Amino acid sequence: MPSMATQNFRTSNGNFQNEAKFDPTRRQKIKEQRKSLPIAAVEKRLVEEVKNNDTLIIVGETGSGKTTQLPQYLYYGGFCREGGVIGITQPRRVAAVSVAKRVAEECGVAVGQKVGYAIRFEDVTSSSTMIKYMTDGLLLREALLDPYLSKYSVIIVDEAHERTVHTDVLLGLLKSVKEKRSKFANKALNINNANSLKNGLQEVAEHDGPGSTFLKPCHGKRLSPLKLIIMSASLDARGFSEYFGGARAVHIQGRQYPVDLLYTLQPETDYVDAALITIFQIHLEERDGDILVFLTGQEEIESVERLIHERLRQLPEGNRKLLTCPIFSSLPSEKQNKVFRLAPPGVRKVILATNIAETSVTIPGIRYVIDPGVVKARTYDPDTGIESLDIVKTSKAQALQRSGRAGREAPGKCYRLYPESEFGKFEDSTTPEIKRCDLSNVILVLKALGIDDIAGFDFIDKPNRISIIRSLESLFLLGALAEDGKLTDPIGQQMAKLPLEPVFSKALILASQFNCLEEMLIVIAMLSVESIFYAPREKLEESRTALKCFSSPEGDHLTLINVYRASVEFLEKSRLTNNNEKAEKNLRTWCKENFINSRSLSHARDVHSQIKRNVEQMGLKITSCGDDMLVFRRCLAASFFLNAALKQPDGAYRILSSDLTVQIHPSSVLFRSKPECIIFDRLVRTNNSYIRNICRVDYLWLPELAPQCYGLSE
DNA sequence: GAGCACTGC
Repeated sequence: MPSMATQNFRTSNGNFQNEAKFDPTRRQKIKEQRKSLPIAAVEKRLVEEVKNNDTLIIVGETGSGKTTQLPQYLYYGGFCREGGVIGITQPRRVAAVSVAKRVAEECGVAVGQKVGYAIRFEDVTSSSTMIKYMTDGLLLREALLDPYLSKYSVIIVDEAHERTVHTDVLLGLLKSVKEKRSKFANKALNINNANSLKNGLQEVAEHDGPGSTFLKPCHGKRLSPLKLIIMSASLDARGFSEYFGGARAVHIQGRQYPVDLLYTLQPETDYVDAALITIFQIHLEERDGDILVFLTGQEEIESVERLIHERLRQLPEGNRKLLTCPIFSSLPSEKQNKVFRLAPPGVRKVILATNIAETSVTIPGIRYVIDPGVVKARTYDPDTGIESLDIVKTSKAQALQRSGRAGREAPGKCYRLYPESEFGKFEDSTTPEIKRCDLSNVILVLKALGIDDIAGFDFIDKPNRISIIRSLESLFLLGALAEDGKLTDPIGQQMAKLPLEPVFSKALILASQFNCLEEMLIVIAMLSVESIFYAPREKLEESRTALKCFSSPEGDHLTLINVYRASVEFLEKSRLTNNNEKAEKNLRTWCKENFINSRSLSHARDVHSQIKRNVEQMGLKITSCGDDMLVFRRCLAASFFLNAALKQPDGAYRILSSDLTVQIHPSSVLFRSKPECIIFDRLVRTNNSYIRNICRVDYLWLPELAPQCYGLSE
């Protein structure tokens, strides 16, 4: 899929003249570093293993160098000789980008040449790219356009142990693609006539019978067998090996400094208090080195921060050199960056983090880790479809990951705030995400790939049956699936093409008929990103006043449109007198003044331009309803009818489709006015069942606009 | 009158 960022890259970096410049000493240093990696000792053997096995499981410990080195070994081992690309998937964008940059440097080329990366909004590859890092979700999207993934000779699925939904779906898909491609290659070998090559593929498809012919023929393309490598950090390679028919598994040693594990003698009743005591014990008794504390959420982090400051005031002057650095995902980036800055000499940093510090960010200088053994996790009840956030025990794998954070630069210590016997009771690893999320999107993608029997699909872990049925039902009600379970044309096909939740995609398609697609593009972009508003506790009143300037009595959707439009207007005005960079900087200041998270807003602008391009390619008409917000609200009702709710006498709301009783979240602009009938975006259970992003609608619209759900039966 | 861990297209 072409993206805006590709163009940016090519225009700014047109002739690849920014080739990495090396001084000889740096080149020498990189060479030595590469040689000293544990994986370097087994380079030849690994290349042989890949040659001899079509599927290989590699268990590589932290610091083994597998992610950066293996693709290079395979490149020099001849796996790109026939023009095939080596693709490496990562669960996270940052990892794909940073690893690609590192490997390009090691190869002495600019990123985008021989070594490149592709993530959503950013494609830094070219026709000469042979080693391509990407997110697993992006490769899934590529499969929709090229079901055989024919440009790849090798695909490496990295961090497979994390078992994200994308990884799991990809594994199932790759297993099937690999089988088809080797069958095709075998057939092709037996056919001397080049003209028959095309037919060879058809035969494979026919031979497999209708149930498994999900791969559409790709005419005229040469297909070679696909080499598949699954890389995992987990101790348990058996699951992957069994799934791939007893595939060979090899182990590569890591390089980590030793980490001392310390357990409490008794279970702690209050882990926050225990963490505080441990922080001060380390601070006063242990040699220098920063402390990383894993906590469950923003509120907990902020309260621990306050408590540390209180206790510090009681210490003698000389012992107060402790600097707190909070980090969690919704914290604005400029505040996040504080954890990466070096503390003044003699000052110890204590980093208070959510599990963002487990994998997503690596903080230098950590020597002590405090792990209370709990995490806030999303759970999903397939019977009700309710998502909730609960504090649960970590898994063994997670505890291991956390303690490893202490031994990256030097020997370290990890304080586990629970007894050793408790560790034995933890689950080995976290439940795969596919077993605890809504499946609508997964089903839509699989259907678009031609896989109709979802329950029969060869998942490494089968999702819950009720969950599948639930999602099939909602896709049917949205008009994406016909009664026979097949994707509808054009609605289902179009929905599958959009990188959005199915309901959002449906809203865009309907909006083009309601003549309010311009407004809907904005709303869907704003609903697709993390919270737009940022209200720090100490400035709660100010932030409320700021929000009032944008708020609409009709609800949160129209409020979001107001914010988006105000920001665009501000940016355009600023561009008249400033260059682009300065204008963007001014916008960030504007965001701060208005208590808007500028990272979320800029993300929303990216989503907006991507989905705008998508709907244009589909030939949908982008028109505006102007000031006629009635049309727009009717369109919302027609799309979000499954999330319609009626006010109850006590001020609570009853969801019509499920009979659940819920509350309007206090952050909604409709929290006070409480209209009779509303639609909402999402329902999350915390202390209460709260609905968020709410819009006022008319009760009578429902049977009119969603008869499939609210029609009167005769 | 309440707080939302983290990813991804």
